[in-house]
Amino acid sequence: MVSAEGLHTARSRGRNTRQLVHEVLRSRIVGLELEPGSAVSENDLAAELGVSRTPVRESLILLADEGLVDIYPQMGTFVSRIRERAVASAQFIREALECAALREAVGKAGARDVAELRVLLTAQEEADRQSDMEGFFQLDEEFHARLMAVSGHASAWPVVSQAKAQLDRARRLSLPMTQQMSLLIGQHREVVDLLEAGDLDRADESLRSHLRLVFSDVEKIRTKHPELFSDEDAPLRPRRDSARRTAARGDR
Amino acid sequence: MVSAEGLHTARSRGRNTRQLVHEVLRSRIVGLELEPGSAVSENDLAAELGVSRTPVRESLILLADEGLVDIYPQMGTFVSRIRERAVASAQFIREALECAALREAVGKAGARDVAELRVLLTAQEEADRQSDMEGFFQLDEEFHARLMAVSGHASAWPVVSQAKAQLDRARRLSLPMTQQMSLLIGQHREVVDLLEAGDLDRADESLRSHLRLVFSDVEKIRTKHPELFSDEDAPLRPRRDSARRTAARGDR
DNA sequence: GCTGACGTACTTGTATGGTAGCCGACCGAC
DNA sequence: GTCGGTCGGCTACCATACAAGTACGTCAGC
Repeated sequence: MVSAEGLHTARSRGRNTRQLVHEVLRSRIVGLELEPGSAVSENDLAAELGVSRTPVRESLILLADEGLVDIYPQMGTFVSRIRERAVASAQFIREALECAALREAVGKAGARDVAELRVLLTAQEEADRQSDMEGFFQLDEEFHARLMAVSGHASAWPVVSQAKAQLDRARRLSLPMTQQMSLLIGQHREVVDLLEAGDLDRADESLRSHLRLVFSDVEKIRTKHPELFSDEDAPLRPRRDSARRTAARGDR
Repeated sequence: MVSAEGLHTARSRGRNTRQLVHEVLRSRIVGLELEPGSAVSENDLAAELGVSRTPVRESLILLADEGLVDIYPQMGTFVSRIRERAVASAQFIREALECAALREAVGKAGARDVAELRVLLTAQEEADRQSDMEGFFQLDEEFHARLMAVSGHASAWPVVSQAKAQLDRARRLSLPMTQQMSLLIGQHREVVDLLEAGDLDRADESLRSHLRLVFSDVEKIRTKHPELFSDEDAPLRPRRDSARRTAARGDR
């Protein structure tokens, strides 16, 4: 969590306000701190973060491009609900790119690459032991990114990362079943083992089923949290929350 | 080509100024009307298009996210030069996604799908006969998009399209060898034939080699137009064109 | 001729003002 | 009670003003 005053103090080297705001908002949305369907007003955010509307607005435009918010002109901007279509699309993109990269990585991977991946695995096990979900999420992200880097296609990772964002919001709800973590780590280890062994087809199949497991979790979540999902492709009338001002606002 | 006054007159239904400007600029960049390396000033564009800096600026931010322009704070914004790394990455993404989609399309494709694809093929042949390069480019885009749609992953097309933009700028220079067009169309036809026949592996291989041919063209172009390329990953000091005000300098 | 300081004209970044348009509550007519 | 018009308040959109910073031409000093 980033406080308002912390925006410009920590790690702002070379990054302008727009990029900082973008990172903060993206983190809040993917971390479900901002729930799907909730309104994100330019004015409110600007006031909260202590900046003007301009960088906030520009950040929201980028987030809209990523499909994380929906902008309705003259109505408002809302954190996008999770859409069946978008999740399926994200899964397809992720699977295609990560598996294609893995197939190229087999044979290219050196001892150093494998060693670095194994370091991440032990770190994940440590996070599991401590039930550190947030840490595991970060290590999971790093593992998959590193895996792609081995193939030499690190620059394609942002595309995967963007697709993954759609999936991660739902995963964030599914992982509390902590037993899952060790299962996922085991699958990670299997992929690394097969990569090291040079078994192309089985490595591919292993990673694919790993990713599909994650995908199937999302579907389970839908029945438990239907309010976070949207059936429509273009959800109209996001319903403005008219009771907001009377209840929440105490200042001014 | 879109004139300044035409911005808001034609087909502006439901699209705001930012989106219109974005489309215009993207078209100009991919169409090489704006050459790689050339400066795109927010002020100049705003004046030319008859709008304020705000929508222009927001468009440029989106284009920077797509990798089509590089923004150097307090220095200027420049149409990005074609980068080896970016082209390779784009090729990888395109190949992985289109081939994965095709593999899923085999078996799903109905007679109607095949028929629609064949309509596009005949249209491409007509464009070839008339040496209508611009028309062929558009039909090529539509063909590949339709091909992905058959698999049910039409919503993943924008990702491919974005990657393709990096390749298309170079292709635009390579295609003048008109003989290539009929070759490409032949490869398109082969893909459709194999898709209809349900031959998964050969269809995949056919599409892959088609995409690789396009990719190899880009490399040839590099030797002919080195000024459009950049060796660096992060090209510093794009050199402001100080003679801009006096006159257009004579080209080589 | 060469070097280095300096001013000017440009750039993008940020802040703020004004506008059109939509929603939802309110209120009168029936 | 139900329907329809109206009006206030909110929204994102666009325009504009100001600030911070860079590049380059100029020119003094050597």
